[in-house]
Amino acid sequence: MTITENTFTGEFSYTLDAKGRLNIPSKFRSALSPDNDKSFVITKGMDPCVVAYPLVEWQQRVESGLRELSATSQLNRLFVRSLTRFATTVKLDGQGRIQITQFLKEYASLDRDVRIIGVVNKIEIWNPDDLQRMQDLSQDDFDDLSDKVIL
Amino acid sequence: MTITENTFTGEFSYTLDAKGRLNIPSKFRSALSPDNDKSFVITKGMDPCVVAYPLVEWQQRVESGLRELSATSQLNRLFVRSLTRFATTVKLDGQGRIQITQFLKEYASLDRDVRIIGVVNKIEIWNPDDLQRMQDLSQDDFDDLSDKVIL
DNA sequence: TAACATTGTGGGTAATAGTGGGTAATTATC
DNA sequence: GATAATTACCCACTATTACCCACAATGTTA
Repeated sequence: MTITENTFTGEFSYTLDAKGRLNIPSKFRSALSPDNDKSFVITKGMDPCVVAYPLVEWQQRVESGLRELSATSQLNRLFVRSLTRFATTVKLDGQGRIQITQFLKEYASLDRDVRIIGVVNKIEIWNPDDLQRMQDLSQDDFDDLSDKVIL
Repeated sequence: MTITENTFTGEFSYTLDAKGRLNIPSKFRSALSPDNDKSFVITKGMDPCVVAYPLVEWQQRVESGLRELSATSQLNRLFVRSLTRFATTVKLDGQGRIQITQFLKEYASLDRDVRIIGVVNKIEIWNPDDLQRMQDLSQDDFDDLSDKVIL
């Protein structure tokens, strides 16, 4: 058990097997607090990757907000639909793996080799090539954001 | 078994058979809390789709809301009538399927192949082509709603 | 260093899910 | 009240999934 629960850091290489199963790094599994019932909600990320939220994180930050939106507004309906359509609750199997849905595999062009990275409160699952391409954030942008975030 | 009851997410492809029966995804069935007596209320959606509410969700949130609306204005009465006229309580059969009424099939132009999506507290049943045709949110609208809802 | 535990990966098998169809029961129609 | 149409219930088949066991590689402990 780690001190900081539901906080994920680090980058790991794993393989998506023939049955569509993906191992979650042991470090992430032990960081997942028990109230999550060993479950994540996986969905499409803003970037071309799969994002996995601890179940409770999703419920508290996303789902509860969506519940309050009135369905009489078409804009709201589109918004809710766009978030929930691609979200699936998945539970770790006995070996600590989750099942990636066909749609998300295609969306993030996940093949056999995948890169899993911890992004504080959530996990991202990438095709290694796409991740590489994405990492070329300019130094200026980086400095700019660093100023805002870190003291 | 998930710990989140009466919450539906994800998108699934199913077929409406010759008898008008439609399978409800196993994930949705197990998310349906027992007090619903394996029943949904299906009715016309605001969009060109069929909407299915868990029975108690319909009774507690929709029906009671409509009751308050119905008396005030003619517009409200029309609105209430349009929702309730076509509302039918349907119960899952032994294989977990529901029966779609002729009217709703025509309203949502449901043929053989249908797309079922979970929209938090209810389920939508779409003709795949219509669902595809639904326009996406603009990035601005999306960001706007994200700020309001999430966190 | 030997014994043991953990982790990532693969595969077999039993259970479940999705689909289709037959037949009895119910409802509607004349 | 008899017949036709519809619905509900049951059984069956196939593909997928969930669950279990296995094993090599690495890390840990005595």
